[in-house]
Parts: sequence; structure tokens; C-alpha cells
Amino acid sequence: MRIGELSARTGASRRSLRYYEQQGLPVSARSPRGQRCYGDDHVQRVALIQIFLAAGVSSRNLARMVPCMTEPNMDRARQALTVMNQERTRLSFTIDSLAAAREALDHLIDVNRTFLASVEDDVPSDR
Amino acid sequence: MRIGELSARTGASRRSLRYYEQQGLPVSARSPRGQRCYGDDHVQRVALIQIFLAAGVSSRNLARMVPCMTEPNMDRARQALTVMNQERTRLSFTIDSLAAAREALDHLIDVNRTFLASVEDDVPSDR
DNA sequence: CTAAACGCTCACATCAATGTCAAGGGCAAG
DNA sequence: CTTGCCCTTGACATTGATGTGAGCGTTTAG
Repeated sequence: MRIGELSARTGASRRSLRYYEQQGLPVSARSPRGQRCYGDDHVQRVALIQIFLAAGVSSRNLARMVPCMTEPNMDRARQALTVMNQERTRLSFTIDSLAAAREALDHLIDVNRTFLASVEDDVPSDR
Repeated sequence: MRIGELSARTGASRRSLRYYEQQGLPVSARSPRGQRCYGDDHVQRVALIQIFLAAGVSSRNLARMVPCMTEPNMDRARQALTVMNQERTRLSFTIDSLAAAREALDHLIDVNRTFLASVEDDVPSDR
């Protein structure tokens, strides 16, 4: 399939797909007269890329991980493993931070709700 | 205290503190001849801002939440509550996404590790 | 064959938070 | 008063993923 279809199937814009490729993500298989040509397997690979990009993995690091997903290779595998572990640590840290933020938010929401309730009850309580 | 000290206490750069204020975050209390002047309570408020900014809350939305933390007010409280709930939803969604990404990553790590182990065992198994 | 629809590259724009630099004002100690 | 440090505003730079548009080739349907 060509880029338009892959874009439709993955939800990634054509622009993004070209960008991924430009960043070294092996999402391409250039063909006939310069047009990008993809197979069904690329759909899943792009999905994975989207997941990790959304998770804050830089395309730079992703480029060191993705090749490994497709074509195992001793040298790269070791490097990839290192990056993956780093990213895992970063991810865990981020998740914890977000959870903490959510707790703080819950507290604020609670305070706010209580405040609003007290104000609204003021009139009734005046009866 | 002035901006330098607040910066030192919170870890936020002077630039950031001015930026927060510019974005409508009530992190200021302009004084004598134009210099920003803060109280101890500002330290905690900035800390909260940092937490939420790091959690991906836009300064725009933060501006609708923060005033409420400091000075309860019916009108703003309702608006803030709406924003807070939206942000909470977004946060939860993000956390789930990151957790999913981490699982995907764990899988990749496992595959990679297995691959490496198999390759390394190849020589010993050849004996 | 022609037009529509799609693809290619290049380049500039965007957003958000922050860095950085410039030109100047405020204030304390010598 | 001067030196030094902190402050002010304003403007331009950066980073990363993506949008957008121009100018030009390709493929496909009529």
C-alpha cells in the first residue's frame, strides 16, 4: 500500500509517516518511482511507534529500539536493551509523577467541591 | 522575598516564574518600585504549579485552577471544578496510556533478552 | 489523452516552556 | 558616588512533532 492508505489505517498523518522515516524509524520500503510502499506489517509497526511517541519516547531513542523489533541483531540488540531499560525507568518515573499529580488534583477537587457545597447550603441553612 | 530567592527555593528559574505570572498564574504580588515580592506561601503554590505543569496541564488551564486554590470564589470555583475534572480525566487517560506503553516495552525487553540469551547460549550449546 | 487524486521534496509555521541576551533601573556597602 | 548584585521588560532562540503550502512528478479512472 502507499502512504495514504497507511495513514488512513493508522491515523498517523502522511506528514508524520514521512517524518518518522526521516528520523530513522524504518517505516518505509521505497519502491518503483520513488513512492513509499508498505506492507500490512507496517500498520502494526506504526501503531507501536505511535504508542511510544505518545509515551514521550523520543524518536531518537525509538530509532534505536524499533530496528530491533523487526530484525534481531546482536550488536543493536544490546544497545536497544540499554535504551529500553532507560526508557522503562523514565516511564515508571513519569507514571508515578502523574499519579502524584492526580492525587493532588483529587485533593483540590475535594476542597473545591466542599467549598461549593458549603456555599450552596448556606441559603438553605438560613431558613 | 524577591524573585531570586523564590527561584532558589522552588527550583523554578526566574524566567519561568515571570512566565507563570505572564500566563495569568497568580504567582506575584508586585511591590515598591516594580519588583516582584513574594511570601512564604508562594513557595508552596509554585510547587503545585510545577507539579501540574510537569503533568501536562497547560498553563492556560492551570490559570483557571490556581486562583481557586488561593481565594475561593463561587463563580470561578465552578469553572475551576469543570477544568479540574477534565484534567483529571485527561490525566487518568495519560496514565493508562503510559502503563500500556510500559507493558509493550516490557514485552519488547523480554523478547530482546530472550533473543540475546539464545544467541549467547548458541556457542555453549555447540560444545 | 486528460483530469483528478495521490505522492515527492523542501521549507517555513506552530505550540509551550524555557534559555539567553540586551539595555536599563533599584538598592546596599564601601 | 560608585561598584556590584539583583531586578525589570522585551525580543529572539530552542526543541519535537506536526501542519501547511508550493512546485512538480505519478498513477488511475473516464
